[in-house]
Amino acid sequence: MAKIKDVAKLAGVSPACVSLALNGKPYVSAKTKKRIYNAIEQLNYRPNIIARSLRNKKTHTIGLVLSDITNPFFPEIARGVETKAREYGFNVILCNTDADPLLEKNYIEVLLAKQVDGLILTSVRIMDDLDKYTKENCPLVFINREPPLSDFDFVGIDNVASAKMAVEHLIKLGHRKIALIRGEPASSASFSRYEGYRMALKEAGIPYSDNLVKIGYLRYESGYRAMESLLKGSPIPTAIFCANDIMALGAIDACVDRKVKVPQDLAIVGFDDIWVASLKNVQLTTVHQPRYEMGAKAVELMVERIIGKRKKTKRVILPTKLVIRRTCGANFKISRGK
Amino acid sequence: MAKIKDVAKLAGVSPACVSLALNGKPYVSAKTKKRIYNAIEQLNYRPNIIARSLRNKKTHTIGLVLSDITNPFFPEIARGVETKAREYGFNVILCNTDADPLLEKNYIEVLLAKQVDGLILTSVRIMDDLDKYTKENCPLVFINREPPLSDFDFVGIDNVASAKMAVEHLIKLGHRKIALIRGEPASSASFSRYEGYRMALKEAGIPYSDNLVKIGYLRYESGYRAMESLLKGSPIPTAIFCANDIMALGAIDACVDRKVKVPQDLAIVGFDDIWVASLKNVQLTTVHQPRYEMGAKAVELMVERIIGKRKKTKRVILPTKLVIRRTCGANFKISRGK
DNA sequence: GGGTAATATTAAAACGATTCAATATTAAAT
DNA sequence: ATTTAATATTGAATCGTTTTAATATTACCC
Repeated sequence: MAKIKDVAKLAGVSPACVSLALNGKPYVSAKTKKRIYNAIEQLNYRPNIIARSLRNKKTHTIGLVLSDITNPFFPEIARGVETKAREYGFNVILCNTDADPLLEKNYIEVLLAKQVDGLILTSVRIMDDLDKYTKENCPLVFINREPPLSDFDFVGIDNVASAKMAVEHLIKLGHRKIALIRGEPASSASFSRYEGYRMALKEAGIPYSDNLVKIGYLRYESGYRAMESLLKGSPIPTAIFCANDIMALGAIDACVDRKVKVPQDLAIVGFDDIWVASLKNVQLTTVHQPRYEMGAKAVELMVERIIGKRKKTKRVILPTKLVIRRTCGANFKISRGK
Repeated sequence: MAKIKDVAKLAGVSPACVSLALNGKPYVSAKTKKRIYNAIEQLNYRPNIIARSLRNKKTHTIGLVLSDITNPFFPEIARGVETKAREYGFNVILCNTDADPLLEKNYIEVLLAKQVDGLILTSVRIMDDLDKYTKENCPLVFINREPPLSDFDFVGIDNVASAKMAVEHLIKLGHRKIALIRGEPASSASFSRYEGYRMALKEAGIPYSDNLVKIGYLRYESGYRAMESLLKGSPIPTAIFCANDIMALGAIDACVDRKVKVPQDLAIVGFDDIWVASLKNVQLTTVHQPRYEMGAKAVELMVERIIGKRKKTKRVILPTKLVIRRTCGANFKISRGK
């Protein structure tokens, strides 16, 4: 592979001059430029960005840490990150952690060693030990799950209000036995949605019951099993709020298998609004979460830090909205129980 | 940030010695090692991988180029790539191209400039101009779409046979008016599936009709529109083979909107077996394609090249299988037409 | 204890760019 | 034509590692 020295030799100038030309610095005469570009063309020269990065202490690369890209929650975030990153001239290293805190930590270390210019962590698990990254000169931005320290930038939604809105919708439809299939307590987002659920019940004067709350792992199987368990338990709910769409889909399938009709026998609300939710045969009512924008915004926060435009930490809360579909349509009437 | 020189100074040895210790080279005494590790600990030293890469001419980074990670076809491939890459100690740079050949080319150039050790291209569009990458010392591996030159490694499936299998299934069920919603002609995979379709018809003595073939762009909307058009056309098919699941889902939704019952009025077969296909309310019959394995295998081919274990190009064809579900169940009887 | 062999350590040269200060060239002004 | 100013060009240092060849130290043997 040709290097800058070869180009310089062929063009009859110094490597320094080639570098200046290449980087659009002033004071390179037009004719020299032409000779240089010719040489570059001839030699098929391509600057070695690793060398440039070493010298400039900038890699124009960022890391994106998420638990699993095959989880439909993440691709849109990744897309938002990647697209916005490209706009700013960054590449994105994708890291799947399976929500394993150890892997998360390993990846962060590797990425820092690779001198990434910034790091975006979505739904990250690590809770302690993050303070040491405060002093790195590599900005971290958290998406979705709140960072343990307030020293980090954050992009997310108002989980409490969003969950409350979903449950209030069910209440407005007349439901009083409303179950919750929630995410793990360790997750701040999951906990907030739980709070929203309780708050909505409380304000409506509906007593809270632990029997109506199941914990899942935000996966299809979790939703399916939680639903089975709810259908076997007592009281049997007339409506269910699921902490994400995937679990809601699992819950729906459990209903199908047990001949429980949705929404006639059971109303279901999900969370996320993944694309599947809008299929005609699914029509899941759910809370829309602007995932693409979350990814894009995270990059913007990160870039503000990288170029040193902002010192103070920033928390961005993006709006959500309830998307009402068949699984708990507005004209639903409670058909059983009381 | 501490560098190797600082560690060396603190440990009272030379940087060279620290490097040797760090890389597990022989001839570093136990006590020196201990001093070095202590120093590393104290200074919170983390080797600068950019510097290392420059020196070693190895970045342990690979590029993954795909059209759009939000297209459900890709996340599993990406997952396979990322997981296998991690096993081999590589990181993955994710690049979305929106199937734009210009963007593809740009990304490839950037990745090469970033000195990636290998490049995985899925469903890539560029057809010419690729020969110049033959002489790069960066191996390219193609997934899904056949590379224009046979000089590149390739992982894929037998699209002709797989499509044929799908259509034969429909024929076995008694269908004779079988439509095809295919992908763009430019794509080798799409063309092969088209060939498989024709081949199955021919062998069954069913005449081919252009009226029953629609071209789509592998997206939901394409499937929806193609279905609308088929339902308005003549003859009206009793079965449809879609070149991918997403379009099949679009087709199904078009049917729902027009009160066409699937599978009673119309049988549908998709291609890919994305997870949605197995939802109880979808139950799409489809050709399963081992996407995770495709990604993983691509990394293996790439690594064989990187370590110079193999010089000859290799083409890996992974097995597919027909997954029979509701949208054209085995006990379906043709209920109309002839 | 002297010589050899094995084991440890290090200085210095890469790797391929960028940048700063110094120098060379051209243009403008008198 | 000379001086000054503006514009072009370059040598050398630097970024933080690794590696090679040279050197230093220790261990071993008779």
